Order: sequence, then structure tokens, then C-alpha cells
Amino acid sequence: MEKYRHLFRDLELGLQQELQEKGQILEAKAGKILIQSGQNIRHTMIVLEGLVKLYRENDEGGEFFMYHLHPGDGCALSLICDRTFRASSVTAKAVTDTVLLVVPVDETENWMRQYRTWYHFVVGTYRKRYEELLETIDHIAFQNMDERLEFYLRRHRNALNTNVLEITNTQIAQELNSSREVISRLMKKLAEDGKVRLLKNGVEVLRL
Amino acid sequence: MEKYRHLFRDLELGLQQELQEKGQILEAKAGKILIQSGQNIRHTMIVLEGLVKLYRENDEGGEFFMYHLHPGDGCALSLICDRTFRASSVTAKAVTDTVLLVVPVDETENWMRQYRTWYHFVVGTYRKRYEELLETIDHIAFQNMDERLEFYLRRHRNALNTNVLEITNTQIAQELNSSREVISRLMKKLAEDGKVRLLKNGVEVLRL
DNA sequence: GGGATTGTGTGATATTTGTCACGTTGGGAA
DNA sequence: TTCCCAACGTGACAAATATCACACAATCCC
Repeated sequence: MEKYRHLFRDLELGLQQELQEKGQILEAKAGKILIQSGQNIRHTMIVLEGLVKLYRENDEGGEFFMYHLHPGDGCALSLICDRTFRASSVTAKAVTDTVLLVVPVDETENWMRQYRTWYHFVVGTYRKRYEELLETIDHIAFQNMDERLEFYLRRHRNALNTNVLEITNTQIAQELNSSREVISRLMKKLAEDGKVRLLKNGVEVLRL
Repeated sequence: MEKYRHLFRDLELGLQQELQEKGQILEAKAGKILIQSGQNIRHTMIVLEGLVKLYRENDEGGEFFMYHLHPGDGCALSLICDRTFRASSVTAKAVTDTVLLVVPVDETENWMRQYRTWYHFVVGTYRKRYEELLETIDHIAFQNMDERLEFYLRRHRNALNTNVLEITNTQIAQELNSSREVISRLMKKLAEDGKVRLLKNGVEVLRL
């Protein structure tokens, strides 16, 4: 816990203490599914280390990438999900090996009253996620696949903090709810424009 | 204020009192723009009467319908917006003549600590809006225009609680970010299928 | 090596949606 | 009335994307 102190340096000391006492540290391997909505959620989750991605699924197996959570980010979902979520659902999956801090929601409800900084943390979390969702909406509503692909690559480069993305076209197609062939063609164009370089098992982002 | 009491019957009495004291009642004519984001928001807004719609705008004049607010609904936006919102923005517009209760955010931050029911109200508001946004995302991501149109009509029929929607195809096209001609054609198909009846100045929803 | 699996590249074609051009209709307002 | 304007309907065409069919390469397993 000590090594994650910097993530919480803006919180009141009493709250830092409580996080340490009431929270439980959880490790997850890359690829592990952390939340599959539909199930009732009784815990709030804060990412300490690693990267988590959230995506939407529908009945026909379609997926749709929503956003990433970085160290220090809380999961707005944990506060949002409950039984009433229906057929289609939101899933959280560890992209890299991940360490999480998990707290029962009963505690957090008290914190909301006791600690001003927790209130700000929660509101800030909602705000950020809401904004990212809106940004996502903008892209599907207003933009074509080529621009969406570029946005996708930028986002992932920033999230993973590396220009070399080890990701298959098939996977990208799924997350953008497109088809492999389309991504393949667009990727070729990006390569011709010198914006990316195609690797054996991934893409290198050159300038986007 | 008395006539709106039923909207707040689940709130603590002290809180009802405060809403009455600190809140200000505001009336708006149909069509009035209530919030244009980008501007800093210092007030929380609760709908008392009428119907408000929220939509997203982008730089090129594109619009995109997000969801409605009914009496009793709070505006998640008021808690979410701030300076950091950029170029594209969210707009709230009165659909019918509307009565609003407006409270400075400084008050509500205290309420969050003092009143458990306020906490639940706020979290519930976030949850509902988040869910509606997700539903919206599902539709643009996974569905074709015809299904999206049907969904649009259903939503509006339910929101306005009438089968006769006085709305132009042009307007629908804008809110779905499509074009008038496309809506026109799809509408004709819906009419042929007996799902709607086309009126002089609107649509009657028959079975959807 | 041989076979299965997975990801890829590409042409041909279908579907969906957007765009353009133009004619029609039904109000107001002068 | 006449003119104007906004909304509408429609055919023709263009653009974006999805789908199909197939061939190819790399990898893994036996």
C-alpha cells in the first residue's frame, strides 16, 4: 500500500487511513475480467497499477470500447451498476497485469459525508467518465471509420504510453464494431500516409 | 412550491425545507435554451414541470439527441460541467413550457454531507443518465437508421405521453444526425408497415 | 512433415446512408 | 390574391461500410 501513497496524496489523512484499513488489495492478470455487469456490485474499485479497459457488449456478441482506467482512477461503474442493468452490459477487463484497491460500498457512502475530498474524488470520477462517454458518442455519431481508427490508435498509444501497440486488426475491428477487412484497408492507407508502420504482430504509431 | 411537494416526498423533511428556502423557481417557455455548456455552471437544476431535452452539438452544426428530463429529474450536467468542457458541447432546451427549481451548487455540496436522501438522489441521477447514454451508444453503435428511428419515436412518445408527435422530419434528421431525405423514406416504410400514420404536421405512433 | 488454427490482404459485390436536383404542397404575410 | 418560405417526396447517383470468397503466411501441436 505504501508504494501507492502518491495516488492519494490529495485526500485527507483520515481518509487515507480508512482506505488502508477498509480497502483490500487485489491483483489480476492481464486479460482477467474484473466486472461483468448484470451482476450486483457491492464494491468500489480503484486502479492502483496497470490498465483496465471498459467496453459495452450486446446480445449478438458485438463489443464496443468505451474508455480506459489508469492508476488513481476510480470505477464509476461500481457506483452505477445494479440489478436493473439488463440484457446488454458493461465489462471491465485488465489490459495489463493490474493491482486494484477494493472497498465495500457501505464504507464509501459514509466517506461521502465525512470527507470532502472523497466527495470531490467521486464527482470528479463521474465527470471524467461522462466526458469520455460523450467524446465516444461524438466519434461514432459524427465521424467516419478512418478518423475513428486514428482516434482509437491515439487513445491506446496514450493509455499504454508506447508507440508500439501489440494488437490485431481483428481486435480493433471488434472494439470499433466494424469488420476486419475494413480495418485492414484503412490501416494500409494510414501506413501509406506514413502515420503508422505495420509490424508482424501489431502497429507502430508514427505521427497521429 | 406546494404543488410540487409530491416530487420530493422521499426526501428528508429538513431537506425539503432547504430546497424551498435556498431554491429559486424559474419558468421557461418552450424552445428556451436552458444550459449551453462551455459556460461555467454554478447551479443545479431540477425539473418541476414540463419536459427538457439534452443534446450534443459539434463544431459543424451537427446535433445529437441524448435524453429527456422529466419532472423530478435532476440535471446531471450541472454537476458535471465546468470550464474544462471544450469545443463541442451539451445543450439543454425546454421542449414544452417548463418550470425549474434552481439551487446554487455550494448548497448542494453541503446537502451531500447532511442528507442521506440527497446523496441517493444525486447518485440515482448519475446512474440514470449514464444508463441512458449507454443505451444511446448502443443504438448508434449497433443499429441501423430504421431501428434508431423507431427507438426515437418510442422514446418521444413515452416522454410526451402522447401518440401524436408534432415534429418535422427535418428535426428528427438533425437529432439523429442523419438527413431529411433518409428519414422521409424510412418514415414512409414505417407507414406502409402500419407502425405509424403520417399527419400534416407530425406523426401518429400506432404500434412500436 | 502434415494438419489445424489464427490472422492477414484483396477483389468483387451488396447494403446502407448521404447528397444533389427538382417538383409539390400548404400556409402565412403583404 | 400572389408571393414566399418551410417542409416534404422522390429519383438518380455517390460514398462509406459490410459481406463474401479465397489465397497466403505464421504458429502450434501431433
